[in-house]
Amino acid sequence: MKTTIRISESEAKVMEVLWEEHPLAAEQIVEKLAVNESWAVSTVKTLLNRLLKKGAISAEPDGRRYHYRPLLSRRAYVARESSSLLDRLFDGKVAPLVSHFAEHRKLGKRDLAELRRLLEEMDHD
Amino acid sequence: MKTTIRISESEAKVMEVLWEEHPLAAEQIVEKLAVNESWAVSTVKTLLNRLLKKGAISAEPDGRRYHYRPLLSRRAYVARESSSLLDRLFDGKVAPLVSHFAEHRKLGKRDLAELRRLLEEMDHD
DNA sequence: CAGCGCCGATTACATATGTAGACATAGATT
DNA sequence: AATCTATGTCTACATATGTAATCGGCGCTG
Repeated sequence: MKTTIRISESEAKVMEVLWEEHPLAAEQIVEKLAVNESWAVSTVKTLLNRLLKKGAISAEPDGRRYHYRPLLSRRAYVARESSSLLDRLFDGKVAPLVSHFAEHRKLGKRDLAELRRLLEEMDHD
Repeated sequence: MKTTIRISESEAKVMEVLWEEHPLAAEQIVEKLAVNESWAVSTVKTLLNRLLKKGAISAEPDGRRYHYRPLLSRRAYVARESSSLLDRLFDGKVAPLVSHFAEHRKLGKRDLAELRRLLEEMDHD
């Protein structure tokens, strides 16, 4: 069945740090997170433990501390989240989603160019 | 400031029903939801009350019951959720998101055609 | 009029989440 | 060795969420 690991928003922020670089000791993680969040050290520790319990990361002992590294890949996570959104809000269809962005937060020229390139690329099938 | 109403997953399912048709009495909502969920009547009532408290829907009395209708539009909700995902996972850029779906074979011929149409349409600026 | 049933309102309760302090213990310091 | 200190562990606690039972009152029914 679906052992879909559930990552909360705060936990995801910790994951982002680990995805960017790993392995990392708790201290490094706290430091990196400090740039955006104002979390107490213990808060980060708690999140790390919860992620451990969920099997989203691993911790290898290194003396008195641990080296954490992601077990759940960003790719997998992004895929899950994206598909979920697509299914829940756009009936699983990509075009409506893009259309939506087109109407709202205007697609930039860069986006348009990139999309064209993507489409062309895909023509080679 | 941002009084960003937070809608939980279960609550969102109730909202979907109301977005599809409204106003509706609790009974109708329960019935419609029954197609997909196996929720007790009281569960739906609870969700309705929470949505009310959050200001996501309104309830107008009609005799002994209420007629519920959405206050938060689907458009707004979808916009919020989509932007959130885009920002959190794709650095706010649409192309990478589409690219992602492309890689995961989420793009059907229909999507491709539709995307082409969209791009062309946008060329007229 | 006494009861029954239909509704919304109230209460319940486990788990999840955000956030963090207190505690214990192995090294470092004097 | 007695402390100080850094680190992980345990405990805490409010709010959110999933899910639902129960209570209380109004109108129907016999």
